[in-house]
Amino acid sequence: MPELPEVETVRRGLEPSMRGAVLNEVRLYRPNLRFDLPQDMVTLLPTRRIEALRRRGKYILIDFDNGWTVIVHLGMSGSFRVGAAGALKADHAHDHVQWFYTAADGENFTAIYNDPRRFGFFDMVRSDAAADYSAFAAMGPEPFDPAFNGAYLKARLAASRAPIKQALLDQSVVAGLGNIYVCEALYRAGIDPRRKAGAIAVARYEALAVHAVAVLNEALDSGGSTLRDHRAVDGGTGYFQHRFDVYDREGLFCANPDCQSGEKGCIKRIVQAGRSTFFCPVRQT
DNA sequence: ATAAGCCCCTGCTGGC
DNA sequence: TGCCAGCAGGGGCTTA
Repeated sequence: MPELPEVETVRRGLEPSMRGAVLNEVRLYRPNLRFDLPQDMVTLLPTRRIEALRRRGKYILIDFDNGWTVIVHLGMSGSFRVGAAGALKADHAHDHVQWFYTAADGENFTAIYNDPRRFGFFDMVRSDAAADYSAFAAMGPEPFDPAFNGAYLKARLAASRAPIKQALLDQSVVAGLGNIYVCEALYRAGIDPRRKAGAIAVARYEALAVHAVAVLNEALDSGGSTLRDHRAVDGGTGYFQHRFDVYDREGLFCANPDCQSGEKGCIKRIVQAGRSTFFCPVRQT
């Protein structure tokens, strides 16, 4: 599923019951997802208190009071369900990991991780070494960080001959963007996704940074985008998929006033680096 | 160093 | 109706 808005929606869903909670039990229903599940979750986490839930890029970090941090990546199809410990059961297909915990107010909860494609994973690191975790060591700035701006993008991509679409999917350039929001941000900024990253002017990068932040914020306000698998922890869907300008809209008309006539819609689908790109060749140059 | 291709896995959709 | 190719919010690994 999950790009920054979807991952942050999940993090925000977990936080109210988990923050300050004491973990009672961890159950693993299979040995591995994309990678082996850390068996240490079963032995090292029960009786420990959850101090914080953080997000970095598309990763969720859960900090425990004994100096361990659980790192979760949702892959393409990962989701959590949270509910009362007595009522919510791990009985769906693809329920792989279950936590039982007592919230700060004394109520007993369970959280179940479900992932049909099993591209997600769990890992455990010492909290004080989390920044050195392989996925984070070279990760680019968060989009909401002031360090993410046009000057940064221009400098970071000055030597890149890759198309801007592909460059923005690189998590070492900027954290948290994925296929949907890159397409949407490039549309809003009016930049052709095929354009070489190193040849784009700083002013256009300024616009791109502003529009990327805006589209992410709007998606966040909508609970993310649900195409198939993305769910909030209460099972609710996101709504931003109804507000896509170009993503998954091949053959339709974009909002550009100059694009409202003709036999066929202006929005094209092409493949870049094996992934679909949706864009309007009229609006995006 | 950078970039492209392949792969992991299940489920759904569209075309025949 | 049924079958199957193609495609899906990601990213790590290998190869050029």
